[in-house]
Amino acid sequence: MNFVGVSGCIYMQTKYNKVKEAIQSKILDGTFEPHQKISSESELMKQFNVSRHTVRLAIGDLVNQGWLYREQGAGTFCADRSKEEHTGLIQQKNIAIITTYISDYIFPSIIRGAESYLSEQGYQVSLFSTNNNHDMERKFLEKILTQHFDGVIIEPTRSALSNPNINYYLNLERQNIPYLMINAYYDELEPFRIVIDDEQGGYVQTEHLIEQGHRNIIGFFKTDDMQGTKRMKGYLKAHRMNGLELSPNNIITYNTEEKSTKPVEMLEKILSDTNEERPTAIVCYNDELAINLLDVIREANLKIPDDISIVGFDNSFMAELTEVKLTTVAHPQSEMGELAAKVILDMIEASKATQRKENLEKDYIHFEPKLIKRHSTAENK
Amino acid sequence: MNFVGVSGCIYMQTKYNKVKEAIQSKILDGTFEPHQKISSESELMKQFNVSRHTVRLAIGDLVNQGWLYREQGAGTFCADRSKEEHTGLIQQKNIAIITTYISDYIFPSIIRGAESYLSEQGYQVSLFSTNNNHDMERKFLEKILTQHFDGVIIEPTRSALSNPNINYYLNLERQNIPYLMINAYYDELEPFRIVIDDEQGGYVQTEHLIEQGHRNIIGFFKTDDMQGTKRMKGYLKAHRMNGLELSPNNIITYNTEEKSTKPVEMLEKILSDTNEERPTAIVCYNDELAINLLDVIREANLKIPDDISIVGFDNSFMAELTEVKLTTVAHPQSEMGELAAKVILDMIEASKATQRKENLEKDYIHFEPKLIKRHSTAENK
DNA sequence: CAAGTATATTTGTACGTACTACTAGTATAA
DNA sequence: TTATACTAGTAGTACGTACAAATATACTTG
Repeated sequence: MNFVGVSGCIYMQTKYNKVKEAIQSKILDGTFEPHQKISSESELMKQFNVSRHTVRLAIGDLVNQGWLYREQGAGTFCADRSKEEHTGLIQQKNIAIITTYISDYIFPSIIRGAESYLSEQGYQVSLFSTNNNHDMERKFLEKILTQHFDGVIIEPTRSALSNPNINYYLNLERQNIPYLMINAYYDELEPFRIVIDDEQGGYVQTEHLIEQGHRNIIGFFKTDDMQGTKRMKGYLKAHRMNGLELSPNNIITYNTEEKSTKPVEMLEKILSDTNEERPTAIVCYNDELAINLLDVIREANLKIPDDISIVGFDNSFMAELTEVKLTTVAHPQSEMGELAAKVILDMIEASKATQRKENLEKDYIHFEPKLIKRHSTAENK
Repeated sequence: MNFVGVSGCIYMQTKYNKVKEAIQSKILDGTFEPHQKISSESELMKQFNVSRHTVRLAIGDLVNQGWLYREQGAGTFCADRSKEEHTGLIQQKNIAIITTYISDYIFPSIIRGAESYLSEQGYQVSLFSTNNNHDMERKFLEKILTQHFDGVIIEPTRSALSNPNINYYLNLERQNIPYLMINAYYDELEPFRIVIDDEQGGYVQTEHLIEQGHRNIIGFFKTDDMQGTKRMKGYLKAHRMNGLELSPNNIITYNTEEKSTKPVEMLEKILSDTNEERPTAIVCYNDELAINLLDVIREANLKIPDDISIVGFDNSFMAELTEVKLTTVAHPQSEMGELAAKVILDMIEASKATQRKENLEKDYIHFEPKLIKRHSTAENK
């Protein structure tokens, strides 16, 4: 029941398993390169504070699985797996899709776009969701590195924060496994990416409200991913370009953990505060948040859009479900998924042909954000 | 003294090597047959007059080379090498999930439930969506039969119609690949299944309205899948049990292709028809349809639930997005997905152990439908 | 400088002990 | 008859020791 390749086992409660996983991680993230000598048994004993027997158990397993080889008197060395085909069950045509979530919001649409195209092309699609958790992301990257995948489509986890798994991505490149990122990307990797111009998106949202005469506009932005920080940038830019002053109180940021509590509470506070002038418009990080805030506004007995205007982002199905259809910014969704699928297949072809994928003239595709006007925004009276 | 035999080593001066060769000889000459228990470690200690450590070294090697397998608490057994094509290979653990749709409605939740559990267990999840198309279903079944999958979770395509792919399912059984069906099933296969008691569900929907004094209740049912036909059955039963007459005009059936047009048109016609008495309540096949019909009712300037009550099915996220929160019937969604994942792993274990999966005492799991009262239904005045 | 030697380091084999986790069969109780 | 509890037996993990065999390096010597 234990292992699948690397770390597939959940409970690594045994000491030798911990040692084993630690060593294997170092192999996978590139700390140990092929033919490099790893720590000696006695060093490992000290490092992990275990007996030599335990260390030997761990190393023995890894040797048997082909990760290491030992030379008596010399040491233990990292094996060179790149040439061996022993993992290859000639299982061809596998694509992995890693997203933060699979069941929520616009992700199902993106995934469907990719899935339908890829399975048309005879590829098999494996899905992994990180729940916006870096540990999960690492686990899946390990899986992809150990098993055979032709390419990977990744939506980065917490893209605004520094990523602890950078080494795994570099290892993907070393193993010549093409990957591309959607929605956001880790800046330091400069990967091929398919994204929306989020800064422009935030600009468009805000500009639309300013055009309609709004001057007191609150912005809610999720700031642990790149989308949120860029959209906020656009929001600021729109104010600046129009020569509008902006109160710091009008920007509310939150992160994944707070998403269902903080924005709602903050808006309740703002709307109930009779001292301050009530804002006339709201820019939302996305439609999901906008829908949450709709309820708050309703409960404050304010009318949309007469009393207050609100703009979403992503044009998710939610935007049309509510009674007041939501003004929002278009997200290509399934179109983006399909494009990602096409591009990753191109990259696979290219990497087969030249062993290097440096023949893509640009390393990104930008979607231009477009405002979709519905009924949640109106002239400020 | 020395055998070239298998291990190729000429000088087997080490003790553990002697033990190893001795055991291996007994396997090769047939003394130990596949799945037969070999001597326990303590017996071997006595036989060869060596320590347990040495015995374990010998056995460990043989296990790694695929000659033996160990079961904690039971003993060490001779492996059956005849079936494994690749002796030393760690086979990946793959599960396929085939659903009609992946991005719509409640399917993402179901899939998430299964995906999160399976990847926790170190399985890799491959997704296939048929778009309710039998040809696609066949294509994916072919893929699963030709490549290596340990188990399959299937939501049947058009489960109310006779299925042209029955042979593929029978082939799964022949190849000893466990599968289970969710939401619905093909009756003729009598597969293991995890479903809602849809008939009871339709009954609960209708009964709730009858209790509130409604007598003129229209039912909309999608009749190309099993869920729809069963829910309709429950709707009829509720009328019969309450001694209510039922006009044939009050039942409206549709199929997948018509789902976004026919029900809407029919309801528009019914509501605009001034000759007939206007119905006071609607039973919907699912929430998706209910939401569609909400718009029709709004456009006819009727109030929910004052003028007309409406009941959905599935308790999807949609039910709480609209301004009038929808009364509906619970669907376990992610819970069902997780349960399906657990059961399929059990089935895989069982099929490995006994080569036949006939040890499941029942061949189905029923979820009891529960009504979730929100604000789209009210007393008939 | 080159060859040989001594030494330290590293992995390999082998022994021992102790306890844990699990299985299967048996005895017991309901 | 059917559960339940117990027990003996089995493999799993983990600590320890000792010495052997191979290797790498520093040192000595001709």
